[in-house]
Amino acid sequence: MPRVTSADVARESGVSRTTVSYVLNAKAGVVITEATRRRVLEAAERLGYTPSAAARALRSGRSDLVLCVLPDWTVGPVIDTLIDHLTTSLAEHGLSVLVHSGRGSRPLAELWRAVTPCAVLGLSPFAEAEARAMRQAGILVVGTALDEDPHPETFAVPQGAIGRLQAEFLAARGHRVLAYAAPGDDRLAAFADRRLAGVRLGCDALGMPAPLVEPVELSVGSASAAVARWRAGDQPVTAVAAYNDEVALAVLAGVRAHGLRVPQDVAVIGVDDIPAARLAAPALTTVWQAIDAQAQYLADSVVAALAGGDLPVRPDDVFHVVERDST
Amino acid sequence: MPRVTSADVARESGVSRTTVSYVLNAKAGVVITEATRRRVLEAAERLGYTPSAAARALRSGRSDLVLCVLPDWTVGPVIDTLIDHLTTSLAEHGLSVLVHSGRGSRPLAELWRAVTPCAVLGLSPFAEAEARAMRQAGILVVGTALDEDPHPETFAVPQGAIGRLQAEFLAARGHRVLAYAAPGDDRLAAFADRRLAGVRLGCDALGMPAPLVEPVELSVGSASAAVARWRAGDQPVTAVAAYNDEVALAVLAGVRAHGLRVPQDVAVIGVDDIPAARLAAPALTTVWQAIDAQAQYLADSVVAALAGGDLPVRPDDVFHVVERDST
DNA sequence: CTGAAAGCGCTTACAG
DNA sequence: CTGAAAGCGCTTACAG
Repeated sequence: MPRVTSADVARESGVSRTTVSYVLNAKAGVVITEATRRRVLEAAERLGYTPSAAARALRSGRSDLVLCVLPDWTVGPVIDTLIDHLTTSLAEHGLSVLVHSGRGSRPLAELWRAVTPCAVLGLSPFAEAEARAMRQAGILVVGTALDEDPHPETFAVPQGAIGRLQAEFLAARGHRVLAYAAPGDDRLAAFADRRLAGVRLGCDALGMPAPLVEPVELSVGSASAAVARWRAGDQPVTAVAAYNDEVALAVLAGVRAHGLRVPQDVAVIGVDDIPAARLAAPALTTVWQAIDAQAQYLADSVVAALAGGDLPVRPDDVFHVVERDST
Repeated sequence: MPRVTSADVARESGVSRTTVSYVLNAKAGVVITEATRRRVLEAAERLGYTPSAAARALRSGRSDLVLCVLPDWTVGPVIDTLIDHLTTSLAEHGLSVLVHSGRGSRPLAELWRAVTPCAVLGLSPFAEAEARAMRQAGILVVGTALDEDPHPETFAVPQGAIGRLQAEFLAARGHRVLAYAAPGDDRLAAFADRRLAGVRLGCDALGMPAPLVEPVELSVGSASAAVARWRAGDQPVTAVAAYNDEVALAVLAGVRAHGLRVPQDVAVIGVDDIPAARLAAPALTTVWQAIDAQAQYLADSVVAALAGGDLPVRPDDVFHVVERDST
């Protein structure tokens, strides 16, 4: 079954390929007789014509692919959901999302040079040189900043705000001595550090001592050791802000291992609201993110930047504490 | 910064584009002077030449993209890991994995017609007509069968074997009355039904009554209701095989809500070994899958089929019970 | 309003 | 061993 080309559509509808292209791309400024238009559209439909992305990309030097580069650690359900939303939103604009998890594969430059996407979204920050090279090649680069960023072409999730929200919530429950459970995986440091900075800021603003930080692996042993250190001083920690829900689940297990009660002895709050959070014993209090709003904003930003239009308004109020039994 | 083309490399190294192509693609049967070869390679390196995927695809009618179509439900960490491995393995063969989550976006045909991938991997089954159309267009279609399948171009994860393993493991612990906790989400039915069939088969082979099946949503309420029904009869259920770890976590919460003890009153086994499994109270026994071996097999299959070579040997022993405290 | 022609960058018969 | 030329399917000045 050879491919159906615009030449086939032209022949079928008795016009030139030029006209086919004009009709199918709804080319602005060109007036086409309604009868011709319809004939072309019908022929295309009948033949099942789909323009070749390769030819289009070759011609324009740009494809309608949006390359979404994932960080090299496992991303988890929040990012999965984000990408789902993104795919749907961008599909409405004829853009296809190509997700690439970088893990140990070819250098990024090879990928974007080969694929010539119209835009590249980084879900973890790009090296400055890399970003520059892509911009020079005419690719829209949307990096992810970890916090507010002046650069408009940046998708910023204010990680600091998450930590601050955790600290404020715990303080409002009467806690004065907080701990921060950092992830054991160093690759998460960039995110974890920002969230921690938010917790610190919150404590500071409320006149509380700085949080005691311990890395917590996703194992009972690691969490238990961290809990021991938190409880050792003469000002024992009474509440833990965890990097995310999985770390929080580990802390819960660590607290349990010491025979302490949650939330009476130690309160715990996570981030993400994964399904396991509400099923934990006790059910985990956590920070929920409005992923759909963030995905929509990101999609709108890409479309706007590509079209040279106005950037959308950044959504606020995207975080929200879901209070359950661990606080 | 205009794109570096093979013409630039040809000029730089003082040969024709033909020669550049021969050298860079290590074209078999063509003998090139070592000196020429080196000159071309160095020029390409110096100029930072990357062949245009678009031009190549247009020329050959096929790109080096492997389209991986995800099902329309959130995939979870196991599939994430699978794709990670797959991306890495296929990158070694110059293939880039493009992941597409279908959710509500454009029809699949539009995507593969536009992108002209060399292969399409379906992580949930394709409609037969869709698969046929892709094959006719010369695309390698690797569907996912839910169980053993005679068709060689199929990635079969024997879901039934998972269920059977769960049943056998519980029986070996002395349980005679089993329940199956099915997922609440209907979109998972295709998988869940196969796993359930495996549990049934296991029970049957061991002379045990058929498992009592209840759907369990990821909420304490839903799980609690299921547990109530399981414990109601005069032959109360003493062990639950869950569709996956999240469902198992819900069952744990449901059992807890009834004041019953795990594993003394009710034992629970999941599937996947997500991080939350080992952090649960009690730590969850689960079926672990050798994702890396399966990914490698899938990657090898694709490469072999593309090259027309021999298909690799299907790995066995890819499942494995991780025993913890819930059984 | 519509068509003939060029050219995007590549590979590959086909000649030397 | 190497080069000139064609053609993949598209879009877009440029002519009518």
